[in-house]
Amino acid sequence: MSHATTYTISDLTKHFDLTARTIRFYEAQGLLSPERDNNRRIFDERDRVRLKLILRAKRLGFTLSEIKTTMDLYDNHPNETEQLKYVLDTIDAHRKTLQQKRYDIDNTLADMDEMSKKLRTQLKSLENSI
Amino acid sequence: MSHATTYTISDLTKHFDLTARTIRFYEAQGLLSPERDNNRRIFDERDRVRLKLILRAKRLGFTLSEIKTTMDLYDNHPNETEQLKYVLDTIDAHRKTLQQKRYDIDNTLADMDEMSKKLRTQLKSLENSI
DNA sequence: CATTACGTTTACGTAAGCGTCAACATAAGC
DNA sequence: GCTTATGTTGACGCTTACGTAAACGTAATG
Repeated sequence: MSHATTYTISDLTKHFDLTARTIRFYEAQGLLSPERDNNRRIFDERDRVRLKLILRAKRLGFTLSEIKTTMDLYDNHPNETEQLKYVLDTIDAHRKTLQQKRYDIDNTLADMDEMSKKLRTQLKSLENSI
Repeated sequence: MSHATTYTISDLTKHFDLTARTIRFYEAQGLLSPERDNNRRIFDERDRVRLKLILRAKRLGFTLSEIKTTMDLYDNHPNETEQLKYVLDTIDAHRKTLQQKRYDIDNTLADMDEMSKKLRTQLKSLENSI
């Protein structure tokens, strides 16, 4: 009954539009740990989800080693009070980083809107003066 | 009447908390172009604003060369229809990138909230079982 | 059975973004 | 006039995240 969907390396390269080199590199960095079928990598659903999270975190500007640290933290949520508090603090720090980024994005979008407006006005007056 | 505020390189390093090496590197990449007072760099308000924008864009994950391209584009807003349209398209592409990032941030924050909740629940049950 | 297709490891190369000397010039303060 | 602070231009070093090529194994396909 173990309805286990698996993926080859090329399945994943197609699905996420990246190269096999990249996936192997992520494994070498300890971010993925696929099974082997006689030397060939076999990825499962968990690997796919991790890869998705890796790519999202990368888009947000985190380095691979930061991503690894965070994932290890999330994976090994331990049962000791001190450790739990540490994880919660780490999450909170990340949250603040992300909120700063959202703030930066909003400001940049506002700048771009202003620029757009100006340019569109210019464009109109150019088109009217034909 | 030219009430021109100027800054030395160390003024800026203090204000933005970066090293002089970094500022010189940005100049070498064409991102800044301060005046000289007998070989010494003199920055004005425009330089300061540009530096602020550079740092913001960097926090958002843009490379220096992308930042340069964008700034050059914004600086030289030309008076020809085709060029104006090109700039508007570029801005629109950037806008989409930023919106994707905001989407990523929101998803990550949601994941972190979920994780936080779980951990806080665990923490409580640990503290109650003392 | 020869040819693709897909996979593997090893290893060197590269661009970005500075850090870190070195070796020197200039300016200000005592 | 000497010291201290601040500035300058090289030039080499380092890390991250892969690209790229070599040299090879295995599997499927006509």
